[in-house]
Amino acid sequence: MRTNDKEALIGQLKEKGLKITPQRAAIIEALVKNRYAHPGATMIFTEARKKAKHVSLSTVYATLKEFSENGLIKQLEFDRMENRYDVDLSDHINLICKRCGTIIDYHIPAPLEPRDIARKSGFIVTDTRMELHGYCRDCLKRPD
Amino acid sequence: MRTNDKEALIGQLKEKGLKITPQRAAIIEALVKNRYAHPGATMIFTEARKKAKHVSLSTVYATLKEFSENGLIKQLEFDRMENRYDVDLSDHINLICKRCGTIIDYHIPAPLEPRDIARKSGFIVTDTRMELHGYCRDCLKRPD
DNA sequence: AATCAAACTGGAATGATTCCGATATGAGAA
DNA sequence: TTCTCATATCGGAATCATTCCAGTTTGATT
Repeated sequence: MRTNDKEALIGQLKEKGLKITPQRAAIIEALVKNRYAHPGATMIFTEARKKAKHVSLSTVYATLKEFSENGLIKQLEFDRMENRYDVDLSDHINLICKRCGTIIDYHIPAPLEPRDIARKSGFIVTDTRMELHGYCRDCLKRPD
Repeated sequence: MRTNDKEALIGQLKEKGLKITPQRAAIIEALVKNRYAHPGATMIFTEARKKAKHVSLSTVYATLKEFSENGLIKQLEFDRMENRYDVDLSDHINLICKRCGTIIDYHIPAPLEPRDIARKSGFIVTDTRMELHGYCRDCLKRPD
């Protein structure tokens, strides 16, 4: 599966028997519009409010959780930072800048084979989290 | 660098000009002894208490942070779960069981080349986080 | 139009982690 | 050995993203 757009996400909601509400539509728009920013709950909340006045932060959290659990989006979990969300479900690595928090998609030339892992370790992979932390081009340029 | 043992870690403390205290010695012992469990702060706290009676949870947190920042150990960050700590700094993937929380080391046949990434994206890698989430052999066997 | 499971809400609760100000101590210098 | 002081330790309070809760609203099917 590739990057989800608005229609694809709404279609998936229907398939899963989930309701389409104004709040969810606004959250989906915020997710898709800001896909390259890999937005967190706060940003999604702010963006969604612009479209639908009546969205609460509780709903944003509940919805993002629901979407993640149903495989519509991917949750990138962090300890100190806010969690971030990705509508691109294809195999790729996230390059995460330790200075500015930017997340860049890096598509892998040779992905790992879940079959090899299962054969060697008996572990069944359902989810991948590949991150490289460091410094992005812009932060390397900046003096300070 | 490979897996750190007790002496190696104490040596690194000296090199970095950090003090060797009974608390730190106990925390190091707990880290090394339970390396395959990839222990969290609570487990390290409990284990360290057995050796040194006077260790506080605050100190355990401060110490683990200090060690991580100085590259003595690696912090595996999670959102809902306690963070876990790894003394094995070699390139490897962590297989994380969603059911029992077990973390298994899986050494990679063909690691990613930081140079390729720098050339393609201008991003300098300082840290890798490679995780595959799913179900371990034991949990797959269990009925429930 | 009626129905009801699902979704929404604000506020309170959670829980791992960090911060704080005070006290104690390792380790180099005298 | 003793002195000195930057560093480490301590318990308790504060933080903050996220989840929980109990009451209300609403989408979508009949």
